[in-house]
Amino acid sequence: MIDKNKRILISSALPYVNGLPHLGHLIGCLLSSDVFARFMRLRGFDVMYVGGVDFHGSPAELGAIKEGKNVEDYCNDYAKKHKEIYDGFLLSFDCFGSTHSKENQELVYEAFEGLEKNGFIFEKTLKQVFSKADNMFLADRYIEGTCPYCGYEKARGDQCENCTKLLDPSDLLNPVSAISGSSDLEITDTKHLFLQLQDLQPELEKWLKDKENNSDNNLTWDKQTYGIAKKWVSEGLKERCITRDLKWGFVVPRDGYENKVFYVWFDAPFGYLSIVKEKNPARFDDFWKKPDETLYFQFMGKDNVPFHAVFFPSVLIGAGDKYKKVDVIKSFSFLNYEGGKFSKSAGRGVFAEDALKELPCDYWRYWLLCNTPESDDVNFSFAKFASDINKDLNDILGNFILRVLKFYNKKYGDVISEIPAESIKNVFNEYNHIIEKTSKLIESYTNNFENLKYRKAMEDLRAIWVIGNEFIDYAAPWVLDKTDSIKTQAILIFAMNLIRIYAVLLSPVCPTFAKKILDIFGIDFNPISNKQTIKWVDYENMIDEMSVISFGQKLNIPDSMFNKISDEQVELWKEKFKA
RNA sequence: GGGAAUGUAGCUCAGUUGGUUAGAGCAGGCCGCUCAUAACGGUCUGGUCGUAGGUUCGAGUCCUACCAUUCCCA
Repeated sequence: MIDKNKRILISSALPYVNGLPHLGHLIGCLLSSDVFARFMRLRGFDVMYVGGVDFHGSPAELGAIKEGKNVEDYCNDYAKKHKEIYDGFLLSFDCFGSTHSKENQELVYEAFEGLEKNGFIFEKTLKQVFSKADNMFLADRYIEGTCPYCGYEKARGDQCENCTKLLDPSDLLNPVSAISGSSDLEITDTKHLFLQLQDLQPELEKWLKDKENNSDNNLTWDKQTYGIAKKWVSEGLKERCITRDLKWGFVVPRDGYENKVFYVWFDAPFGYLSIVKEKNPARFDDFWKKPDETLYFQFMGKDNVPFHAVFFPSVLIGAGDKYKKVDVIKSFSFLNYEGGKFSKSAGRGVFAEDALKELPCDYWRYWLLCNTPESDDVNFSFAKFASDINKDLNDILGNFILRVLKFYNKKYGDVISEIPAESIKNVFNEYNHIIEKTSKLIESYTNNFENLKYRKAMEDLRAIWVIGNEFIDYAAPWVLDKTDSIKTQAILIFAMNLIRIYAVLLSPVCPTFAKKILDIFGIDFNPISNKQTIKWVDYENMIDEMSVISFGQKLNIPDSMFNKISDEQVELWKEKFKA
């Protein structure tokens, strides 16, 4: 169990500014982190959930040129789109920003100075291709030409896509700029700064050691994440370039580097710190400067692990080790789309903005959480999506809620009538096993959630819902009603208390669905606010938890809970999103 | 080419430190129920655990090689 006194810092990997997310990105860092943040808030933790957008790097600069825009405007426009999508998916960031801020620049400069002072920075001259027509140095992959091995004419300067051979730009025959098509290229010497990662390796290894098998099991990294980190270390860290010949970014504060900026991998992770510093400066020190009082969880796709597990911690250590380093990295595999990959350019796949046009976000949130790619890549298919939504949400949960409430309403009206307290107590005794079973599963659900085992947690949740149907089938109020109306009511009140608990348990995953259920009982819950009006279920005190809904309670019974997805709809979607 | 991860029922996945007849959900068969969006509950069927070797009294679980998929690096 996580120490109740710790503050909880959570960050979701910062997506690249001109890459709008698809369903895989959503589950791979955004949703998974949001759900965890919501869960921890409900349990009473002091949570700081950070998100944002990564502005720097050459794709943004080139994208802006292509659209004839100023780079900063271009980034801000995209950032706005990101934010709209995240709001649409109800991501509950406490702080949201970008890597392009004065706060971030300060932190990056401070780290750079620290690294330099501690002797981890050195200069090296490289040969790089300069394009006069574009007036910029070109990254290897922005140079195209004929592959000297296979003759493919569109080979890139780093690799030939046709024969997969690795290339150096100077290998290419007839090289041209991929940006302007200009062949007026020249190879020039250019100086760059490098980080001596190898010198930081001993300290990094010391830090990494307890991540494989922490005495506190909650803090042990999963196999894949630790494996990736270990692989880098066991191969031996190498020097890594931290500067680039670009205009867009933080200018390197050093004589002779006026035309160079820091490499995006170097400045982007400082965004996690700077976004808090910018948006909520009063809490910056609490979360970032008191490592023993805070637990820090990072969420990301598996491709992002080396930066978070190896490079960034090394940078922090080398710069003087002044800030909180990550405790748990939760990394995710990828979501595939109907057997292939998501592809924006080919229009294949459901992108976040499209998803929201088709269904409210909680349907997507639910499915993605149930099918989180935790150990291996996972395939999204509309057929599976529809089947999971229909079975779990409609048939198991939604149906349970409606059969209880509609039956009560039909027989006894829409306000819970008072019955002898004795009858309630009797039902508690008779169905104590239902309470105990539910309590055990909630404990398991809570632990799995805390350990970030999402698939297992969702299995628990589903199993908890099944108990409700099991109970009502066995108790059969529609039969009992003919002989014992008082007991029937007691049973239905018991079931309504289960429903309330189900809503609380569902709320981190599907906030609007939880609200819809809690609205039945007039319980105040705001899916958007980070201020909690409800609490997590105390599974050790089930009698109280099962006594919340009681006499005099007005019931606002909806006609339906969730919508089913028809086979026809599945076919339409497959067509529309090129499955 | 090197490394990391994954490969378990038709589908989606669990399988803790190696130990009795390999688990769950979905799909399919059957029984029960009729309060509920024909929704629920129970039950059954279904796997030579990627392939080939090896260690062991005993391996899905450890070792070796190979194959396939994914990611990272070169």
